[in-house]
Amino acid sequence: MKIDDSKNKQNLQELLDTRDFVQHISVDCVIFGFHKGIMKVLLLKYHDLDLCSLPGGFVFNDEDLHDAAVRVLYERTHLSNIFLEQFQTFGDRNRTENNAHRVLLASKHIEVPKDHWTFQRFITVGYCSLIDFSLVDTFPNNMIEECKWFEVNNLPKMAFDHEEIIKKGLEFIRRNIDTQIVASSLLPEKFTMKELQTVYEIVLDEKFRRNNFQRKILALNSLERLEKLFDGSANKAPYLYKFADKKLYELL
Amino acid sequence: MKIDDSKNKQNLQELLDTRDFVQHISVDCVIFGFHKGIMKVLLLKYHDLDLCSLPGGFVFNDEDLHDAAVRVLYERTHLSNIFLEQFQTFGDRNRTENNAHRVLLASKHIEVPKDHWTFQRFITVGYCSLIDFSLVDTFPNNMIEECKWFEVNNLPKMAFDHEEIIKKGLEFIRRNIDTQIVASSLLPEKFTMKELQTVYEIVLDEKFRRNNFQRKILALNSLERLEKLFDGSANKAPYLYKFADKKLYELL
DNA sequence: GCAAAAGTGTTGTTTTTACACCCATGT
DNA sequence: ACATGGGTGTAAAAACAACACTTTTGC
Repeated sequence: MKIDDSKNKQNLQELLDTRDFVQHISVDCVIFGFHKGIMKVLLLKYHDLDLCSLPGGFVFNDEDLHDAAVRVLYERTHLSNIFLEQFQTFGDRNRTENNAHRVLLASKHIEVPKDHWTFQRFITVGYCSLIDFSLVDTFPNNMIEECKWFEVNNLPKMAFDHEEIIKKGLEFIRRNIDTQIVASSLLPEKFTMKELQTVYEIVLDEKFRRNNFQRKILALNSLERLEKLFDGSANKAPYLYKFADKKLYELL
Repeated sequence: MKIDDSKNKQNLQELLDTRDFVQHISVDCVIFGFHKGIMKVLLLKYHDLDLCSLPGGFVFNDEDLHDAAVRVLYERTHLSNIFLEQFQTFGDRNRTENNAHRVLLASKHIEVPKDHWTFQRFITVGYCSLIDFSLVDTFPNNMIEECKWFEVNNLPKMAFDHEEIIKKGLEFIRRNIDTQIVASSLLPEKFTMKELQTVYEIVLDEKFRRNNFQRKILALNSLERLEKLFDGSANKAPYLYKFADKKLYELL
């Protein structure tokens, strides 16, 4: 989880000259968030180019793969302390055929040899996470791309095989929703049962009954009931909860 | 699933000279089988070296990652038509520190420059499978290594981080036992319920009740009941079954 | 008191588990 | 006939789903 700002390459030209990456390997982060009941995913949109991609990057020679995912996410989005989980590796030989980099560089009139390493074949390792949408509103300014939320059900045109990667990432999140939500930065420290239920409903795209949901969740035995939340509304105040053993999850 | 024998590099020296691999990437196959109620895993034991490794190898530049796993498994073990499933990618920067190749080459007096590509850092993609132990008894002859079954609970000294990879592979198999067994070449075309139960019991290391197991499995609705099996024993003949939609699973 | 939203209880159904019984087969 | 192992049935228990009722809160 170490973030080293000195390694944060903001400048594309500088990045392209860097040779101390593990060749042919990349990482891509699929970050899901919510807004008004809609599930969204964080993408980079290239300026002047009708093409989006996942926030991804390369692995330094002396860096663990997982650390690279954490760093890359930080560099592109300024998100830190995100629980990232590896879900799948994508290695079809043609997966980078729709090469956004080449198009992008041409449009920026940046001269790069045709056999430059960034145009080589890449095998990418997919990481994903769920985060609290509202905590993130400022993204790094960048001459090349902007970072924005897009609806999962209405994706823009994607570079490479990134649409497939998002699909697989969503499937992974749905399969692992219990662990994922506990370990994610999705909910505040203290939250109500209704908030938790809403998250489940949006992620799984499925409605639950209030009381049965509560029973099921409490049966997992990972929630601790706290004080009531008085928000001034004219109704019974709901209890607040927190994840009892969140520390355990965060270790992995 | 295409096996190209012309690419089958038997000779280590020849292999080392080959440069048309994707650099820094490898695949490793964790193949599980059974014998007398014990779960085993297929390993390569280097001659004259007290060190084992998973059957693994590299990816050709023009080859899909998954195809590489299939090919590599064939080259090292002569197993074909194996249902391989990707489960995890291992990329810690120190994972190849216990470098068997270097030790091996030195012991064989093969001269290789210290900065040879095989000594570089590798990120490996793990694939695993369950197979019918008894179908495999002849493995390729090789001057460098031999292919043998080892008990999962009593592993020999392993090269690199291969012990960790086996552990994660076993966890994956246990989580995905239903799909895995249906798609694997573990059982013959036709099998009895008891045979299937034995497989589950060994993989999950857990006993089940005969009748309840049958109910649970039949509820999955993926078995087709066939004729009875008369094996000459003095008891009621059990039905044979086959996987009804095995074709579907084999597609993925 | 009333509406709104949360907590809790209750009942019926489905699924899981444990036990029992019956059936087919070769000797 | 009988021992052996397989198929099937059933009752108890647990888990789940649907519905109803009660409680708390601010106006």
